Amino acid sequence: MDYSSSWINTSLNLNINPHMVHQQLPKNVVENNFFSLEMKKSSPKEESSGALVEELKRVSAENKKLTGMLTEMCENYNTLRNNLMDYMRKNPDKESSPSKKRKSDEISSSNNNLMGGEVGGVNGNNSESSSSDEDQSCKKSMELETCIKAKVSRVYYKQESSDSSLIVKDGYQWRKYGQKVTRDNPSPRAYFKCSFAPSCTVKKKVQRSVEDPSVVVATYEGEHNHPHPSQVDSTSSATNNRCRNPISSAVPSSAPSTVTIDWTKSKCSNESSSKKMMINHPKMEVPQILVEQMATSLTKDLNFRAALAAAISGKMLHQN
DNA sequence: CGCATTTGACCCGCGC
DNA sequence: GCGCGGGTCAAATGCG
Repeated sequence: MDYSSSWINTSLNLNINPHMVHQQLPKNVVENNFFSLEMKKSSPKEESSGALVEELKRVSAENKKLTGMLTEMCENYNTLRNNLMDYMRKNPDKESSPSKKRKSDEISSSNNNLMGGEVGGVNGNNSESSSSDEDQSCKKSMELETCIKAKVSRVYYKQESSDSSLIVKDGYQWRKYGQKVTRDNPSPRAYFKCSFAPSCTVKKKVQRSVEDPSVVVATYEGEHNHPHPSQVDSTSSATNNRCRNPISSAVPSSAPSTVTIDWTKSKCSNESSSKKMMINHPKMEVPQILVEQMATSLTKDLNFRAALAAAISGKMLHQN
């Protein structure tokens, strides 16, 4: 996921409480409002079944709306990105000598606005200090770069300690190109490159946490210059993804108010989304017990909750 | 047979 | 200048 794309959350008209089902609840307590669904299912059946179905329909509609908004955000991001590329093409940076491979890589990645710096380093500092004699256009492009650059982010995945693999299924296609044992961590660090698009230079480092071996730390460098594979081929990616639980994520300090929408969250709720599709089916005749199971599955899905909470907080931030 | 992964070698930056 | 350590390359290997 392009983390920066979540900034472009323009107008998410989430109608969290369109019906009168939960009107007794304060309007600002959206999470409680939403999660009261779980409480609902314990109410008398004759009363709650219809409300539950309505509620599920509403939740499904909201989820669809969220999905649409995410897609729109990604499209906006790609449009912005293309604009930036055009701009930078019209104001090309000075060509550097390709004598040293890694240096040229760094420079090109900086120009391409795809790569972040080294882990822990806030890139852009070097360019700022060295760009004092550059012309105005270069400065402008640099500023634009620093505005949208996705730098480095870390995602922590909870993983079975017995699972020794360093494979984190986040929806993207990665090709492993190296593995190293680092000094500060006995567990090996795996290096991955994004293989979905040839031009995508996003890299990922995966290593188990020293403190908690059941936690896998994935460090992403750069920004994908292509849409999420699930948007290109949602059916195949849905079957390919193992469900891992990202327990927290950190975004660069340069983007403190970013709402990180992790695609793994949506991927992990495949099961519940398929159920929602069933509910939305026009010829729906779902047994009561199944409805309740669906409701439970939906509301107990932490990933779904997290994604929804992220969208809501994004909306709130936008309103503020 | 083609593709992905593994793994040892090499490169390069950085600290001393 | 040298050694260390992280990162990358590319041949070998495995797998479907």
